[in-house]
Order: sequence, then structure tokens, then C-alpha cells
Amino acid sequence: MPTAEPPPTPAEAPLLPDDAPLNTVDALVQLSFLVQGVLSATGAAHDLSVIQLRLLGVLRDRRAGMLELGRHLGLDKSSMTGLVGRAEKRGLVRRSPSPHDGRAVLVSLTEEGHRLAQEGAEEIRRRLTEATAHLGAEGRAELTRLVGTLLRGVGD
Amino acid sequence: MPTAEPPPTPAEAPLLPDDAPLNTVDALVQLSFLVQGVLSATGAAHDLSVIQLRLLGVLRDRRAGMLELGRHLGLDKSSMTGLVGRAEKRGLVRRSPSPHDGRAVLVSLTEEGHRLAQEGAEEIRRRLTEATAHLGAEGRAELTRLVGTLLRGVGD
DNA sequence: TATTGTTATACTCTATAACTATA
DNA sequence: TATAGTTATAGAGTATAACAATA
Repeated sequence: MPTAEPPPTPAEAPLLPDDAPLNTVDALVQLSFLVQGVLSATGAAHDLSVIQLRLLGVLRDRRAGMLELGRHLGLDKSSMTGLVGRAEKRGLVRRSPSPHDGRAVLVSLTEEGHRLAQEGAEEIRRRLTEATAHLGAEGRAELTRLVGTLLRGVGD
Repeated sequence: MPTAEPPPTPAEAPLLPDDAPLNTVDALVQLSFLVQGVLSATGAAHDLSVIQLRLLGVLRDRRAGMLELGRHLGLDKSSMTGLVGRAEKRGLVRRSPSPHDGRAVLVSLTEEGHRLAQEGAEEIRRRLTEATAHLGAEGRAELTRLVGTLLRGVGD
């Protein structure tokens, strides 16, 4: 849960002068801030930070120990203690002892956590779909194809 | 300056199951985390957080007061005090009294700040250009065109 | 010994509210 | 009175190092 609301304006063109012709790099940076702004605003509407929203997202389809969660989120185990603790205090996740390993805990979503995760995912989908409205179906498909190629190209 | 290094892996597919076919929304979310990971890693290489990097970026082509900086970055003026203070302590920016307004200060880059801003921008450009290598020139141009349309469509 | 998780600690980042100084 | 900025305070989020309990 963030200290307060995020900025209403997602703060465009953060790193580079914005009067230059739009090149690929600027486009990617600006787009990333736009999308992160949508994630942040969606979370804030439910008093969740982006990392809390991501935690719920990871737990939607699995239970996981602290280390595994940390791997998914890119955080140290000591950071997970606080993150999960705050979510637990809010009733979004629970810790259960692992039946197979006395040292480990299994973190899972509560009913409320599931509800929030679902609402968040739907709202993100809705907002981003709206953001791509100007592209039309063909533009969306082409964008998705290109980004897919980009992501696959990086992940190797 | 971040407490420590960011995760080596930019934590892909953060909000949604990653075995589903890639749709537009998932593509945008994953791409945004990829780009933010590049920004974060680039900053970390110089012991800068993304927000510090953005501060330097905004100041590259203008001097600005605290309120104006806050508007650019989407932060409250009280947050700017600390942000600018830490950058100042590191010798990246300086505060000068405004000649026109006795209440205001003008924040500007030092030599070192300029150097870091330039290096950061170059490194981001290099890394993101590399990330789009698989697209080829035509794919890059098409991606840039689509993202430009998207950004213009949202900004109204 | 190695691994899982927590605790202690320190720092960045952020906001709200109250304040100072100037306009 | 209104505005620019700082300070006081509080809290989230992050890491490193040291620790406890279990494997």
C-alpha cells in the first residue's frame, strides 16, 4: 500500500527532451512509463502498490515459499518478509507451514486477495485496451506481434 | 542512489500467468517491465535510481525550480527537497537563488551531473537498441510508428 | 554444513501537515 | 493572502549482515 495517491499525470517523457522526433528508444521509454502509470493508478485505486499487485498476480496460480516469490519478483528474501507481512496484515495473503519442509512457509491468497487480484487484472486489461483503441484491431495485432518478437529476442 | 543493485533478471511477466498466448495487454505489461529494467540497471551501473536518472534527464535542457521539477516528475514539492538534496550532496546538481523571485531556487546540473546524464542516456539508447535488434530496421520503424500512434491517442 | 526464513539496521523515496520567507 | 520551499513525521520498499531453526 503506497503512502498516498500516485501523481494524476503519469509523467511523460521522463528522460529525454520531448520535442525531438520520436525514435524507437524514446517511444519504448515513454510507453513503459505510460503502462507503469496504468499499473500504478490501478493499484492505487485499491490502495495497492505495483509490487503488492505483482505479488497478488504471482500468487494467483500458485502457492509459493518466500524464496520462490523473491525470485519471481526480483527481491531478496529479507524484502519478502516485509512485503508478505504487510499483505498478510491486510488479509490478502496467508502464511502456512510447508508440510514437506519445516523451515519453509507457503504463501497463498485469501478470498479477499483473490478478489483484489482479479479486479486488478481486469482493470489493467480494460485500461490498456482503451489505451490502444486508436490502433484498431490490425494495429493491435501488429504491435503485439512486434513486441512478442522483441521479448523473445531478448529472452535468450 | 538505490540501496543496492537491482535484480539481475528484470522479473518478467509480473502480473499474469506466462504460459497463455501473448495478447496485447500482456505484451505491453511485459515490455514495460523490460524497459524499466533497462532504466534501473543503467542507473544502478552509476549508483543512480530511476527517479534520480529522470531528474538528471529533466535538467539536461533546462534549469527549473522545485515546483516545476515536481510537475515534470510527478512528485510533491516536499519530495523534491529530499531528491534534489541527495543529488546535490553527491555533486550532481546545484541550487541557485532565483534572480526574479526571492522565494524560489533554480536547480541545475553540475559538470558531473551533465556527464552522468549523458552517459546514462547513451547507455539506455545502446541497451534498448540492442533489445530491438531482432526486429530489423523495418520492424523497428513499424513499432515506433504504432507506439507513436498509441501515445498520441492517449495524450488527449 | 546448507537452506529457509526472520530480525536488526540503514537508506531511498514518497506524502501530509505545519512552518518560514517572500510576493 | 498566496506562493516557493523546507522541515517534521510517518510509512513503504529495498538491501546487507547476523541469526534461528530445520534439512
